[in-house]
Amino acid sequence: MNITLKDGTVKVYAEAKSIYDIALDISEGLARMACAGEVNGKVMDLRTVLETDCELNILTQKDADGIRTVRHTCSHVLAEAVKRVFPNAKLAIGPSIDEGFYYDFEADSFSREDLDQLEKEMKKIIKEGSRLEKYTLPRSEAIQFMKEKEEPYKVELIEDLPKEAEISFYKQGEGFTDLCAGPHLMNTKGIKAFKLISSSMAYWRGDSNKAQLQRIYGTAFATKDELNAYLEHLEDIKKRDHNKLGRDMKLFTTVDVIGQGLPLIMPKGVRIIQALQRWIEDLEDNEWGYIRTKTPLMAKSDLYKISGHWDHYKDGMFVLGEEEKEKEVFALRPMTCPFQYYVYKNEQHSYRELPLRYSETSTLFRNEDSGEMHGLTRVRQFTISEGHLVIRPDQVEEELTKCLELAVHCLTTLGLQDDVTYRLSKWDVNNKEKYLGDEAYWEKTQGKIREILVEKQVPFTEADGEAAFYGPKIDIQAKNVYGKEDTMITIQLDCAIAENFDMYYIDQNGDKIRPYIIHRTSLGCYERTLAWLIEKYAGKFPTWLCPEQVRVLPISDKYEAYAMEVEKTLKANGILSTVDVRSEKIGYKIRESRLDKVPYMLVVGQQEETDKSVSVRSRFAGDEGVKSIEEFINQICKEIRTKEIRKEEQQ
RNA sequence: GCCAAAGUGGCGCAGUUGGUAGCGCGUCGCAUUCGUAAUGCGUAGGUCGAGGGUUCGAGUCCCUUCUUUGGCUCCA
Repeated sequence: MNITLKDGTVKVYAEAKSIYDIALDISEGLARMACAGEVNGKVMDLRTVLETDCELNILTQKDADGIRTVRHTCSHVLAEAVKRVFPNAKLAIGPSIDEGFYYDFEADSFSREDLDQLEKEMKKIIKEGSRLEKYTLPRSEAIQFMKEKEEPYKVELIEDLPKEAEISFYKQGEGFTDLCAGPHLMNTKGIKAFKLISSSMAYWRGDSNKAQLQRIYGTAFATKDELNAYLEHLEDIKKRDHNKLGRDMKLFTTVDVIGQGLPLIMPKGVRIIQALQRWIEDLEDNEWGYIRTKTPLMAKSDLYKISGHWDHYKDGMFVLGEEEKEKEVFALRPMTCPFQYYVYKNEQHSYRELPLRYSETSTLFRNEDSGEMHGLTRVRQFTISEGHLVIRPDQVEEELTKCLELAVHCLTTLGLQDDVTYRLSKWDVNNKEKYLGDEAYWEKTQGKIREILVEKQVPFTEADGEAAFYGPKIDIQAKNVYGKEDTMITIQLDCAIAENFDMYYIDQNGDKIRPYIIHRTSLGCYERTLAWLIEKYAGKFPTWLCPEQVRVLPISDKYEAYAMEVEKTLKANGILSTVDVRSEKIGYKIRESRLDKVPYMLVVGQQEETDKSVSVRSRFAGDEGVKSIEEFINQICKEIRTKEIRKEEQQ
């Protein structure tokens, strides 16, 4: 057998030599780092690719697909350890994931002590150096095998595989065999550095009606150094976590008796949201042709019955009163659509008036399940830059494009443009009853959105079952520091609700025509955006967003009067400023200002008072030298006006 | 909603087998009047998330509940 490696080396093996030995031979030169083979771009088990003559690229643990293989094998080692320590545990599934792996078991919940014990057992298994060997069984024998082993979840998995399939297994030493498609390492010794991270509950097959399993998360790396670096990284990102940092910086807080998902935005947080809101409202109204509405925060249930929310979304609404008891039942609004529709319906509209772009800084209420709330990113009351565009069918493309452009403009201004991904969120053809409208409607609207994304050359993914119940969406997704993804901005195309409200305009011929509606936001909801900004900038916001833009620091009490004078001038120019009048040393005041992440410190003493100047120290450049008050004000006002994002000083 | 873990002065933590709460930073006061990341000394501040129970006695044990965290499931 001839194996050609990517570097051109040809290895010739006698037929008698086992696949396992060939693999070991090849990988020996790579310090036992080999974990999988890549043939024609396809990642395969080394043992599979070695069965024929081929040109082979050996993947090592330094390769993304290579380390995935290590993690996958590590999940099998975990499963073996669990079976050794807790023989009654039943195996479910154990794949590799982005930064590690998990394995689900039917078992009692695992404590940290259990995980530590399992880690020890895993180390033993790795040290034993079990070979992983692959073999296949016909379907019926595979089922029989797992029945004998009393692994009901495995039986179910096999039963769901195609009838004609050969079922592959990996045997790991003498004690453990698992249903698996691979690929895997040749030997457990290939695992050099791993760690069990946490455990939690997970539903079998992700279905909350099915059995509750215990999931163990872990990770593995090529070297101990890489693993330690990753674990340190996990500690580091906690420092950016908006839920921690935002509270520490007194941007928001929560109070037990007020309730879950109802954060209190503190004065400093309000300054940031206020800056965002003023910017967005002016931007939309003055530059993008929006008109502003202000509509009620609640309505009678009748409204939501027309919109379809009562049928499709009632569990998510805060309903005031019981239908059986009261004459009128109200509900807090979970969205603004129907309210703005009635603004439109207040008068008859000509085709010449469209598009009409309504926008509202809109507070919404959604009764999220108790386990869903998180910091500022998933709350029960939030405020969104929400808008609805009433447009003619021939305006769909242009207006959708503009909505997308506005969103990109907002993201770019905030410096978040490279931190988002775009998604075309479609309906789920297998769950049609969850949606309004028929297949033709969905195909048409989804197609229009796809065209625009392609036209604008925006890289995007498509996702089934992520649409709103009334129409498909462009969702602009962002990830938090832990990698969890949420929607930041959404642009939705709809005419299903418009139908329900009998929206129309009058065309050239005097006919009533159904308009399209675009539901959209320009920068999403303020709470969530604040959360992303906190994490993006680790609390060091661009100056225009800072709740405290300048802190004046007198060297001693003697210069307090001059410091107050400087502050007064700054405030007169609309700059958010304070004076630190405490009888502390200048070094101490500077340290505190830095910890509070104030962008500009103005140190004033004898010299500055004499020539009406300030000594500028910034977060961005350290000592910026002595400047006249006027010069500094010009500089910072320009920075605020242009919403400049200055590069932070390296520390 | 589900499975777990956690909750002690503003923040970070300690609190041994149940015996009546400590420490550091911060706050406040006094002294210091200082030139670019921490001046010194002193003071106050907690019914240990809430409610109930066991006990002579509960921060410690039990039950209920609220909130927070990590996941799962949801997410217009």
